[in-house]
Amino acid sequence: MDQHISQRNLPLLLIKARETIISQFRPILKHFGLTEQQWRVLRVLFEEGTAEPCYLCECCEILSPSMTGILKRLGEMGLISREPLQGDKRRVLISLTAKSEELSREIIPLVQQQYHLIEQAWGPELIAKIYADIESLIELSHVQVKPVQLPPSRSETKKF
Amino acid sequence: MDQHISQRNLPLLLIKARETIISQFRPILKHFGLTEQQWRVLRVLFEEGTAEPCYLCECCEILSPSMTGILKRLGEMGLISREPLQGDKRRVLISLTAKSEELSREIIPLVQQQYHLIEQAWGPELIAKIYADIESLIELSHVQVKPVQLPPSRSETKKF
DNA sequence: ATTATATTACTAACATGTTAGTGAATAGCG
DNA sequence: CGCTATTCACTAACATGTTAGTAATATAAT
Repeated sequence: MDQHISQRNLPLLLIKARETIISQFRPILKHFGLTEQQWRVLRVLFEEGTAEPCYLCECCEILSPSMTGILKRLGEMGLISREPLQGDKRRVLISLTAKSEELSREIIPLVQQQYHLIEQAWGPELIAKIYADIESLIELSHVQVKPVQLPPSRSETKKF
Repeated sequence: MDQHISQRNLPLLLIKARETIISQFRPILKHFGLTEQQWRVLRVLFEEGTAEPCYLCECCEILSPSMTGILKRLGEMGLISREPLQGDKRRVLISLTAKSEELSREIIPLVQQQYHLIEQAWGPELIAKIYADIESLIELSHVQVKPVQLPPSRSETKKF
């Protein structure tokens, strides 16, 4: 069942781990007609009250061009509102609407319950360990890693 | 720097962890003009020699419709070849070409070296722990989790 | 004040993710 | 043998990821 490939492939392993977890929550989001990314944005807005797009990008690990489309769609769904920020005409403030605030209040407890059900089934220890490890890893990412020496590119090689 | 949002968001945390790791390898793949997903496929083919699309999907955690496009592009780049499987006219066998086999032999050692550099910078212990924990998690995914009880959908509600 | 630089949200172009559904082929069963 | 359910690769439609680049504005340094 589990294809025991590639000696070491941490990024792939992390994708699989994520899929394992997120698949437990997908039915909830689907029930409310939201994508994962849309819910990530709404959740941050619910907690922060208001936020600028670039802040949402950092929090949600979504790149700016993707965020543009996500906010556009959320706007069309009536789930966010935007107001220009006085003092800096480049920037915008995003906030929830009454509709999406109510929606969030409905979804959040369901998500929390699903977390409990996961811990009931798989035990809270492993989940806690993974939390701790991953957070340590993300901390460490501030420490520079030396990049491997790359060979000359083929096009350059051809010149000689 | 690290926006301390959302009490618990394991899927998001796993995305960030993955981004932390993969960003160390992106320069290598970019150097050779490959995307992450293309390289995942090539790597499995290098190790297995030959594989069917559905097997590649499982190994690489890529859905079938995405795989269709990835294989199409890899084919156009001259990096894979396909031959029909006798005995079952639905299925196809994918394999590397001479070009992509040479390419893989060039990339693999660079990836290994980059892993060593990561462990030099961040210490091998945390990486090892994450490996072990994530693998345990993926094992556990065979254990069913009770899905949370969802409320009746709004459209149904409106009928009454 | 003026220039150079940086930042913000955005567009464009392409690759991939996601869900639903299709047609061809096969396997399982009566 | 014939019927049914399943499997496989694929298409379609839309959302998001990814990289490069843009226009407008703001900031810093001259």
